[in-house]
Amino acid sequence: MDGTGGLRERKKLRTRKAISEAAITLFLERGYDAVSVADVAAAAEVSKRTLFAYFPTKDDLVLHRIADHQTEAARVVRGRSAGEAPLDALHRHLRAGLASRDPITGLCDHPQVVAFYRLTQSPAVQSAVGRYVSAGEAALAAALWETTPEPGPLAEVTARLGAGQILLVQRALAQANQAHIMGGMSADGRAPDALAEADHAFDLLRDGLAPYRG
Amino acid sequence: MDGTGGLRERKKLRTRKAISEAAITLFLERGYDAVSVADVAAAAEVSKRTLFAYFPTKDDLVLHRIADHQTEAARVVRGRSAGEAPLDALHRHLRAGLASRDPITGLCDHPQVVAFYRLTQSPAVQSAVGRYVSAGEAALAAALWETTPEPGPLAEVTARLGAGQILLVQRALAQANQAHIMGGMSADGRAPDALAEADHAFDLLRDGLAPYRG
DNA sequence: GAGCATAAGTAGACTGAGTGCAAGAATCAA
DNA sequence: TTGATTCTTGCACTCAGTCTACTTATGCTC
Repeated sequence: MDGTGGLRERKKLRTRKAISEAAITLFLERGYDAVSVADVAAAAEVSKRTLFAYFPTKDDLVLHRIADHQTEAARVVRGRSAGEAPLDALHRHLRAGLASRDPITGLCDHPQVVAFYRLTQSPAVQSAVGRYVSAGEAALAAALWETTPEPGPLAEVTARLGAGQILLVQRALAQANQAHIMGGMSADGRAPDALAEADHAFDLLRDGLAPYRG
Repeated sequence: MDGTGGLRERKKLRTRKAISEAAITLFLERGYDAVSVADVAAAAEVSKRTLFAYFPTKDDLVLHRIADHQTEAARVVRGRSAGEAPLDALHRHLRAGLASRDPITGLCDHPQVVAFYRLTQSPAVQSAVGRYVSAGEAALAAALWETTPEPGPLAEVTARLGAGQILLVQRALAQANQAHIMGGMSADGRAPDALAEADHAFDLLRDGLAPYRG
């Protein structure tokens, strides 16, 4: 059974998809703040109450689309080839994402993706990103923790700090790319700088904030 | 004139203080979520509309109390003695804060402060912290930018990444201290670990994430 | 100190997110 | 078919935050 089980399951899937698509369509059309959840519910032909049974908050109507990426870094660390350092695996993964213009890297200029970038700039959505971030941090911290060679008393702190720093860097790089793309630059035009910044950022993670070290 | 100008000014100050104190009192008494802004307004003997003229959101009733710390890191960097590296100045400042049990470090066990720590754990407040954080990041990034010796094309990215990492670390350390204090540990009991973790964290900032570097 | 511009405060209705409840409709297992 | 379970709905409710129009207090000027 791959989940294509009963009719009930299929209906739920369909309802969820209908709500999600109605939401994105309306948000892209009119802007996040100009659309109420009642509008979304109406467009999806569902009651407001049902909408909230599928998505806990209005923000989630947008954010569930990138929810998969929450644990991506943790998966990369766990799935790295033997002998590869966590930072190298993440660096390689990011370079691959940039090369393939993965939307999550901020380096994708497909109109629909750019419109979605614009959506996520809304303050209301941004503040909800925090929740997703901290869940992702915990996951990556756990993955890093497993890799620790010598579990001294500071290993746990190291894992949590490292996870935070790594995800912070990834977010900052993506943010910068998004800003340039939204400013009208093409992905190909932005790519060289994006790559240079990514490499530089991982140098900083590996070797520390040399410029401020004195 | 140091601001003690007209009657109007003084009244505004008094009103602001009355609202703030009513809010904190009620929040500590019953918990953030169990108190409505209408309750706060009533306790401060002010209309709800007036309350929102002084504090833009409910979160701000809590967060304005730590708003001064927003630009603290930037000030430390700018005010450091000549020849001192930014990271060293921040490290020294943090150690001083820990030694003096500055509440912002999370290493303060005065009952009122602990109660305030507990307040800020509320998800609603936490998500609002994000706004404060990004303002602080921008300020620190600007301060770091000024110190950059050689302004290459990557200097700006470096400043923003560095600012993010530094503040992330400070938040994470404070969070850990708060958690232990709220768990019943005394500040003195926690202090040695807090100091060790702070030193370790700055080592990571200076020299990179050695354990994950391979 | 009278008069007027301006700023502060108020009441109350309104929008929009999110919840609680109780009843109705569909699905599933037997 | 029946009965239990689960999904959905409508409606009323709370609470944050805004809008409007009105009243009151302050400060400035003559």
